[in-house]
Amino acid sequence: MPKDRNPTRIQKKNRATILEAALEVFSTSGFRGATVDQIARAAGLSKPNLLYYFPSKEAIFTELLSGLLDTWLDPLRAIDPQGDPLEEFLAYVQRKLQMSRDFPRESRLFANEIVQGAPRMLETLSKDLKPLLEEKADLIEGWMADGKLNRTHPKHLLFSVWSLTQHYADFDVQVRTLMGDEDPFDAAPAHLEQMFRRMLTPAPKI
Amino acid sequence: MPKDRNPTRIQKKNRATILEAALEVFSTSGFRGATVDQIARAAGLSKPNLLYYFPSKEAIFTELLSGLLDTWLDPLRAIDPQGDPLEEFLAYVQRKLQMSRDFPRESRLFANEIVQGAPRMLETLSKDLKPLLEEKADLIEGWMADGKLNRTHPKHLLFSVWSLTQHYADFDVQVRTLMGDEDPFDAAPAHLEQMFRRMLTPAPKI
DNA sequence: CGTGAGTTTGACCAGTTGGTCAAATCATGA
DNA sequence: TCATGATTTGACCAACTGGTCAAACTCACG
Repeated sequence: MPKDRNPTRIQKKNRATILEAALEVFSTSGFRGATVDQIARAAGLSKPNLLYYFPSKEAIFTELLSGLLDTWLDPLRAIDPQGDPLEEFLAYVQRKLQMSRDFPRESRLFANEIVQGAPRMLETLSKDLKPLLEEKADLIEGWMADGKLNRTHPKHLLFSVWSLTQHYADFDVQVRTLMGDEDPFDAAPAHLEQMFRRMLTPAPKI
Repeated sequence: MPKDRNPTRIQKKNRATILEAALEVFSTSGFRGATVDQIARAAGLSKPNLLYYFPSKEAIFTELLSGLLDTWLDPLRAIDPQGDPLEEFLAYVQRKLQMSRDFPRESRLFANEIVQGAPRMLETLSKDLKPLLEEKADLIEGWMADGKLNRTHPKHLLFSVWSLTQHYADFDVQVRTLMGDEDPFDAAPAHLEQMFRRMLTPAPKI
């Protein structure tokens, strides 16, 4: 068992390789569906060798989750309270959509976990995600109070962004099956832009 | 192995019990995560007894899927080409949202399957869902051409309905964790109504 | 009743899975 | 170079899993 301090070159490389392989396997099979052997094979290591770098399957999984959550929430954190409300929000939507396009495995990893009741993430949800959501919901609430955005339920609004964007990653097979040749990500940005612009433009009711 | 024809009273009862138990277990654990023993226990039967009614775990799963798909698609089928376009569509959104509230396990069953690449559903997707989607997309397209609905990408529009509504079932734990005491389904109907009404009202661009 | 079909079960099996361990091999810096 | 710690592996294990089977039990009906 390698120590956490002073990781060797080999340790750094192999731990990274393992996490990459684990992302691939866990995101398509879920925690229970994935086997240590699959991950080891995907990483090009033997099973005992893999378990030399991580104490257990569970440990790989939780390290993956916590390691990726920060990146995953970056787009939301990046909403600037000083910017123009509507444009800030629309830019957030596009960033989030990009995440679905560029990191679909990460999205499916979380989706798998949460659909199954988030047994290994519940704490993270209330400790990390909840405060962030509330901060941004308050910000949006303020913008609405100032008449800069159309009045809506801020939390439901943010859920809407998540569901609409992550759908393209989580339900990728379905979306692609139904769209045939057309790449879903061709029209998705404009579609979501239109949707949220109409929803949020503070205007005489249409 | 009971014959399909002339099922006895006991057969009818037990097959139904098993499917109910299987829905419970599969929807929270996915196919691979669920064990036959879990399902048997949830159904109050012994494992060999359960396997007397269904030849295999796989058989239970596929029977569940195909049995539920029809119900699942009912709200979409019910869109009436003769009705008022906007109101028809908004009613569809609400029906779909009700499904998420009333049948969250069914939603998660499909979600689990599709997130993991739909290995047992791909054929169903292209054979059953695709034609239905195209029929309804064409209908919506027509309504837009007639100026009854604001112009958008019909397929992406339908994906939006699915993702927004199913999110409340599939990500139930997350949504409830983040909303605390407030029941998500209190504000969701109005939120989605507002969202799609703004999106689809054919009006001078706002 | 009694009898034959329908139902239930304990015991069992082979394959898989997460994880261990001692021994072998490799890398590195004194 | 060589000693020492880091890395790798084949063999192994106990628990679990999907599924089988013969024997026992129960039910409906003549």
